[in-house]
Parts: sequence; structure tokens; C-alpha cells
Amino acid sequence: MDTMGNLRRTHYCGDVTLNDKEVVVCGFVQKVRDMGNLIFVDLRDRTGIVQLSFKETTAPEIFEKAKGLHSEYVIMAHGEVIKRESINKELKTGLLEIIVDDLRILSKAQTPPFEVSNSEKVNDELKLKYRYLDLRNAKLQQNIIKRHEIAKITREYFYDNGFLEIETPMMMKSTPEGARDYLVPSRVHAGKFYALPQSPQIYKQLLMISGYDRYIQLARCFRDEDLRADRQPEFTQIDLEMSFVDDTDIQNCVEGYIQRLFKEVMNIDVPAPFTRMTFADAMNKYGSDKPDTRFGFEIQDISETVKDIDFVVFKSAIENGGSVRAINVKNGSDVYTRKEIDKLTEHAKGIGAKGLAYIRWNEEQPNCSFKKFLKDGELETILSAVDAQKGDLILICADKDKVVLPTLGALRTIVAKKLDIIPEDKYNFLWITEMPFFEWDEDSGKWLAMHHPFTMPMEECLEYLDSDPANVRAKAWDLVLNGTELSSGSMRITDSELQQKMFESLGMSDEEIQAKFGFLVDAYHYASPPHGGMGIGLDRLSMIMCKADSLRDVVAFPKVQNASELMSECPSFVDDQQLEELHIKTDIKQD
RNA sequence: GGCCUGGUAGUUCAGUUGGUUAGAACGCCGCCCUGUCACGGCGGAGGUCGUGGGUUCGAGUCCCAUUCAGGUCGCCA
Repeated sequence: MDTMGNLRRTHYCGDVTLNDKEVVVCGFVQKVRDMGNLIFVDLRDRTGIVQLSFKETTAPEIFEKAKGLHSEYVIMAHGEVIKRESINKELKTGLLEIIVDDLRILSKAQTPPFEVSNSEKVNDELKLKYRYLDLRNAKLQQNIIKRHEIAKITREYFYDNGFLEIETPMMMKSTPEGARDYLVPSRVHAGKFYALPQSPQIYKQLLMISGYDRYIQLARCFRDEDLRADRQPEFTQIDLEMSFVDDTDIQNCVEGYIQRLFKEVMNIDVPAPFTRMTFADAMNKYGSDKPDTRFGFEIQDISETVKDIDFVVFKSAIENGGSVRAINVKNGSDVYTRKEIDKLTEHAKGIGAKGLAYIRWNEEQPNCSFKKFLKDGELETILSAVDAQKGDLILICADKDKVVLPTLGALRTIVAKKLDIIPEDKYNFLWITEMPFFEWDEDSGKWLAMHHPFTMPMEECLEYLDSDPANVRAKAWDLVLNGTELSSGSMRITDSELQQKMFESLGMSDEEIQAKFGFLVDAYHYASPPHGGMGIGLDRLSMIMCKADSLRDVVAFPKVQNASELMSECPSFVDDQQLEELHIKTDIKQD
């Protein structure tokens, strides 16, 4: 094995040009092509690939050494840059190669468990066990680098706009509302626990009370809930809070941020202001609080049209206060065969619908699943109500609204993906406004705060606080991009009396309030600027900007579905002595 | 916690109705090759078919259980 000696890198692999004469490059051996008396090596670092060539005739000793090179060896090479005999157009450095006259093998690699350059196809489990190898993959490296750029521009934008970056504690008081907390036991206080932050919410509000006026933090947040492709138990939030502003001021500020980010990272001009849609409209039209508006298939209420049809499914839905709604899947009748529609029906049942009615207009006569209940002319009336043409597929769901809307909302996305009509290069930003303040919780039989209890209700809704909680809307909003919830924000309650009232509406006793949020409630007694803020999911934003399907592609060391990390195998058991110091006894037998 | 999908060579996969010695490509090892870049040619090694049980004369294949991974619903103020 060699050392670097006095040799030092002069260029990154991807940066070598024909203007450079003598260079020193270093990195990982991606590929060795041995021609006999001529050896080519693709050398890779985080910037790209450059070709090294070794000839027996020019440097026999170095050539002998090059024969021992294998994939993933770490090497350093000195040599002369020359124009290639045959050009590789795929490569940034494809015009040139380096005739190596000094080679240092700095570190040898075992044969890796998978080919690093081709890891996209390899099973996740294996790649995650050897994450450090997968992270050598060019695509993944580009994602991680792009994420760095996003973070850098984020800081620059908010610094430029007068925001201060302030760190808030990672160990804080547990507040069991909302997501489950990750707990940290205290050695000094037997039986007591800190919680890792689900978000720095309370601290950033206190910073406003303290007069810091504008705050930003790329905050690590933790939630002990089950994972999804777009959900990790620890994640990063671009957390911000502003004083002396109202909702639109905050939204304008974030629009400016998004515009600058997309321009600088992707050279995309995002038009502003972003479209605004109320929560109620989003639910009615798209069956979702985070609609993807890159395609149509909007939900249409056909209750009026079908109310006289003698079909018990429709009739009973309407009689029970529900509705009959449809989506017109334009040109969907070919792809959606009977078998495919059955799959959709199964999916709909999984969401809670009892079934799915359909009209498949693939032949001269539309094929209608509830034909036998229809009288002359009724089918035509329905078809014209949803503006159907030959070739279309109409999916109809009848039930209570809270079943119908999410069902059709989910199907809408599924069929659009299947028909491959979603434009990949479109970025539809959307503000969802007037979020409901309360959410009825079946389990506890109580109204819960949908956002959090410090959210300001809309002024005109205050009168419904006691009489009709379902009607109370909040000064809270989400930022949605292409069907993904990127961000959530709200104005906060700064009036102590109103805060007290909100707590009461949530059924919290004075003791409970004092125990959980006493310090925050007290803080507002000492005056506060009007303020509000947002938390923007950096991971999801990166995922979309990298066109990745999973957060794992933009997080360096991600967790898997059961929240463990396959490489280090955490979480893990700890020594009895550690437990003893922390005053913890478990009833789990260690393996 | 529910539902769906998958686990066969180091990797990606194929494997017929249950039937002889489980195949291919890439990778790996050896030899040959001076213009390759998915280099090429010749040869070779490499398998507890996730695990446990069952049915059967016989199981990669059928059944049951279990485990791991992925997706999803619940959950995520």
C-alpha cells in the first residue's frame, strides 16, 4: 500500500480540462478495462469521472502496478492530460484522458457486495446495510449534493431577509398531544424524561415574545410514528417565525423563497402568487387536503342528477345525508378493463367505500354497472352531467361525504398515474387556506386541534367556538406541491384570554393547561407581537427537486419501515449498568 | 395493528403439471488482447432455493407458521 507522500490533488476528476497539462487526481476506481498492453481506468470522485490510461511502453513499472487495480480501490494518480483518440460523448471529461506516470494505491477494497455504479437496481435491504457504499453511487451523491445546495440557498435567502438563525433545544418537555414523542431518560432525575422535539414550535413562539422578530432554523424533528416512503422518524424542517406580520406576509415571504430556490437550483421560473384554494374547495373538488392539480379528473357532485334513480345504493346515500359523486376518467375506458376496475374497487373498499359504480364507454353502447336500475334516458343524463365522451370511464361513489371524497380523491391519483398523464416537469404550488380548527376524534370522543392549540382562529368564526366547532376555521394554511404537503403554517394566538378559551373548547382543565403549557401561557401575559410562521419539510422538498420516489434517496443515513437503521443495527439493547444508572427496568429479555 | 407484493449464485433475474445434475446475464478468479468506455475472446469457481414444520415415493414449485424488506390504510396536534 502506498502513501500520498508529497503528492496532492490539483483537480477533481470532473473538473479536468484540456487546458490542464499536468494534473494529480484522486478518488475511487469505478472500472478497469484491461486491453493487454493498455489499461484504461475510470476514476471517480464526487464531481464525476475521468479516464486514466496506462501504457506498458511509456511507464512499465506504473503499468505493472495498474494491473493490480480493482473496483473501488482508492488511488491517486499523477500524469499528463491529452486529447483522446476516440471521444466519449457521455462524459463531461470525455474529450481527454490522463497518461499516468505516477500511481499511488492508497487503499484496497474487498469485492463489494454490489456494483456501486449500478446500485439503482439492487435490493434496498442490502444497499442500506452497506449504505456507505451506496452513498458512493453518482446518482445518490448528486442528490446529497443538491440537498446541500438547497440548504445553502435556504439560509442565504432567509439571512438576506433579516432572519436570525437560532438553535432551540433537542431535549425538551414532552407534550403527548399529536405524534408520539421519542423520550430521553434523565439520569439525574429518576423516572423523568426529556422528549426530542417534534418541532421547535413552542420555542420559536417564545423567541417572538422575546423580540427576535424573525427566526429561521434548519431544525431536526422527531416523531415516533410509522414510516412511509415520504416519512422518516427524524427529519429536517425549515422552521421559521415572523413578528408584526399577517398570513399573507408570511406566504409572500415563502413564495419569494421558493422562487429563488427553484431558479437557482433548477433554473425554473415559478410563477407567483401561488394559487390559493380553501380546504373546503380542495376536499370537494379533489377529495384531498393536498391535491395534485397537474391533471383534471375533478370530483363532480351528481346527487341531484341521480336522486330519482331507483338504485338503492344511491338513494340510501342521499337519504342518509351523503352524496353521489363521480370522476370522469377521460380516455380511460381502454386501459380500465373489467379486471382493472375490480382492482380499483378493491382499493376503494380499502379506503372505506362499500363499493364502486362505473360506466365504461369503450364501445358504441356504454357499459354501466348499474344498468338494470336505469330507465330510458337516465344513463344519457348522467353521461352528460359529467361531460362524458366515448372512450371515457366514469367512476361513481355513493356514501357519506367523508367516505366518498377521500375515496374518489385517492382513485383520481391512481388512475392518473396508471394512464401516465401527469406532466413530470410541472410544479404546481398551491396554498390550501382556511383549514378547520377542530378535528373530531372518534376514539376519545373529543374535539382536537387539527393544527395545534396555539393557532389563531379566523375572526369571523369566533362565534361558533361553542355552538359549532366543526365550522371554525383557522388562520392556518398548507403549502402543497404536486400532491405532496410541503409545509404548514399558521398565525398564533397572542391574546391570553382567547388562548384560554381555545383550551377550554378543547376540553382542557386549568390544571392540565398549567401542567403542559403553563410557561407558554404565562409568557403571553408579558405582551407579544402578532406573529406566525411555517415549517417547510426540507426532506420532501429535496425529494421532489431530485425527482426521487423516496426520502431514502435524499437522506444520507435513513431508517427503514420499522424505524431501525440496517447499517448500524440501531436501536439496540444497552448494558444493564446503563439502564441501572437511568433507573430503568424493562421486562424484555435480551437475545 | 390491518391489507398487498416480494425473498433462488456476490448482484439482477428465469425456473414448465411436483420428477434426473437448479439456469442466464453481470460481477469474481485465471489466461489472451495497444484504443476501450456496457471492451472483446477462452476457461473456471460460486447455491442450506429467507427460516421452521407439513403433504408426497419425490418439494425451489403445494399447504401452514414464522421472519426480513418494500408499498399502503390506521397513525403522523
